[in-house]
Amino acid sequence: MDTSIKKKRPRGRLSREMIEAAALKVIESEGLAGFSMRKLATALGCEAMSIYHHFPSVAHLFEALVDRLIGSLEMPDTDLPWRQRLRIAVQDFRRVAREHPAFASFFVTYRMNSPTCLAWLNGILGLFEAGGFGPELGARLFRTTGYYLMGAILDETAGYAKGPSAVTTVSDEQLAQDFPKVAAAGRYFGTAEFDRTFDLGLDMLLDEMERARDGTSAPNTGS
Amino acid sequence: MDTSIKKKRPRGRLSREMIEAAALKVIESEGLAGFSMRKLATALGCEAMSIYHHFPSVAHLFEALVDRLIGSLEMPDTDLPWRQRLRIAVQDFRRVAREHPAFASFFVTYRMNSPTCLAWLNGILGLFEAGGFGPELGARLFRTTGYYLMGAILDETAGYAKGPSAVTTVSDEQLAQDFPKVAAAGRYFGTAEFDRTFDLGLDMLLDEMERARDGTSAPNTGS
DNA sequence: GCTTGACAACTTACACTGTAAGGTTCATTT
DNA sequence: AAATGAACCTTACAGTGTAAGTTGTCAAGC
Repeated sequence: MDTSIKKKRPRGRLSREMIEAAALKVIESEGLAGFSMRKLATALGCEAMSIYHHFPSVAHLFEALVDRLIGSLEMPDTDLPWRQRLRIAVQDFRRVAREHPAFASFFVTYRMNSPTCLAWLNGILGLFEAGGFGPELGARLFRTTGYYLMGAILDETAGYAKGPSAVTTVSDEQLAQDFPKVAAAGRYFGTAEFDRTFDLGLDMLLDEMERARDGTSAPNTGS
Repeated sequence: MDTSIKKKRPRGRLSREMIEAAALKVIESEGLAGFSMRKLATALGCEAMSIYHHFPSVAHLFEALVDRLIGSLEMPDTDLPWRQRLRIAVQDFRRVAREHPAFASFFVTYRMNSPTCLAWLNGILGLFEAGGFGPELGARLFRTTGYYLMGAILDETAGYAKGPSAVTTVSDEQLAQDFPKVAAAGRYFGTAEFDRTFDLGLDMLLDEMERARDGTSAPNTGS
C-alpha cells in the first residue's frame, strides 16, 4: 500500500490568467523551442494534462498569449499629428514584442485572426486611412511598414546580435581576415545600436510616405 | 529462420548532395514543422540513422541547406549602377527564399556564420560601401534593408495570404461588419499583389538612400 | 449530515520526435 | 585471402503533444 503522504492541492487553483502568465515566463526562461506543456505544468505545480482543461492545445494557448499582448496595446491619441501616431503605434508593437524576446519570433509570424487582433489591425489601418493615401496605397504602405517592423523585431530578438545559430563557426581572426566588411560592420549591429538603426529605417519610410502624401514626388519604380 | 528476401541496396548510394536535395523536397511537402529525419529517410529509401553518417545532426543538415541556397547567389555585375546592383541582390535573395517557401522561415531567421554565407554578406556590405555612405550609415542601411527584406519574405511565405494560423477564426461576414478596414485592405494582400507591394517599399528605401547619398536631405529623426 | 453531480485535476497510454550506442555488411586495399 | 574501415541498420531512450479514462473535491439540494 502507498504510505507516502501526497500533498493535496486545492482544486480550481488554475486559471487561464495564471497559465498564460506562467507560459510567458517558461518561454522566456526555456526558449520557444524549449517550451513544453510538461515544463509549464512543473512551473505551475500541476500535471501537464490539467492545463488542457483550460486550453485545448498548445496552439490555443499560444494564440491566447498573442491576444494578451496585442490586447495590451492601445491606439495613439487621435489629437496627435498623423506621423506621430503611426510612429507611436509602431514603437508600441515593437516594445511589446521586445519585452518577450523569446516569444517574439512566434508573435511576429502569427497570422492574427482573433477579434482582439483584428480590432488592433483595423485601428492601424485606420491610421493609414487618416494619412489620406486612399485604399490601395494605404494598404500597401501598411504592408511595407509591417514588413519592416516584423523583420526588425525578428532580428533584434533572434538575430545576429545573439551570436551565430550556425553549428560551424568562424573564428574572429578568420572573420577579420577573410570577411573584413562583416567584421567592421559588426560594430553597428550590437544591442546598443538597435534603437538608432530602427529609427533610421522607420524615418526613411515615414519621410517617403509624407512625400507621397504631399505629392512632392512619387517613388521611382522598377529601376 | 528468416526466409524473406531482403533487397540489398548498394553502399555509397547516399551523399550529402542527395540528402540535401531530398531534405528540401520533404520540407516543402511536409512543411518545416512536419519535417523529420525519419520522413527524410523514407524519402531517401534508407533508415534514419544512415543520414547521421553524412550529417551529425538536423542542425548541421539545415545549415548545409542554407549554405546551398546562399551559395547559389552571385553578386550583381559591377558595371551596373549602384542602385540597380542593390536592387538585383535583394531580389535574388527574395527569389531564392520564395522558391522554398516552407524553408523560408528558417532561412531568413538563420544567423549566418559559415564561410559561404559570410562571403555573401561581405559582398552585400561591399555594395553599401560602393554606395558611398561611409561605414556607419552603410552598416545601418544594410541592417534596415535586411529588416525589410526578411519581413517581406516571411510575410510572403508564411503570412496573411496563407490564411489564418489562429485556431479561433472570424467569419467573413463578421470581418466585413466589425473590421471593415481589414476586410477592405485584404484585397491588396493576396499573392498577386506581392511583387508590387514589395517593390513599392524597396523603392521607398532606395529613394531615401539616394537622397541621403546626394545630400538632398537627411532623414528626419525622432519626430 | 448525507447524497449527488459537475467540474478540476490526475493517470495512463500512444504515436511521434532526435539521436546515442553498438552491430552488420561490403568495397577496397594489402 | 585477410583485414580494414566506411556506410548503413537495429535497438533503445528520453522527450514531445495529447486522447481517453479515473479520481478527488467542492457546492447545492435533500
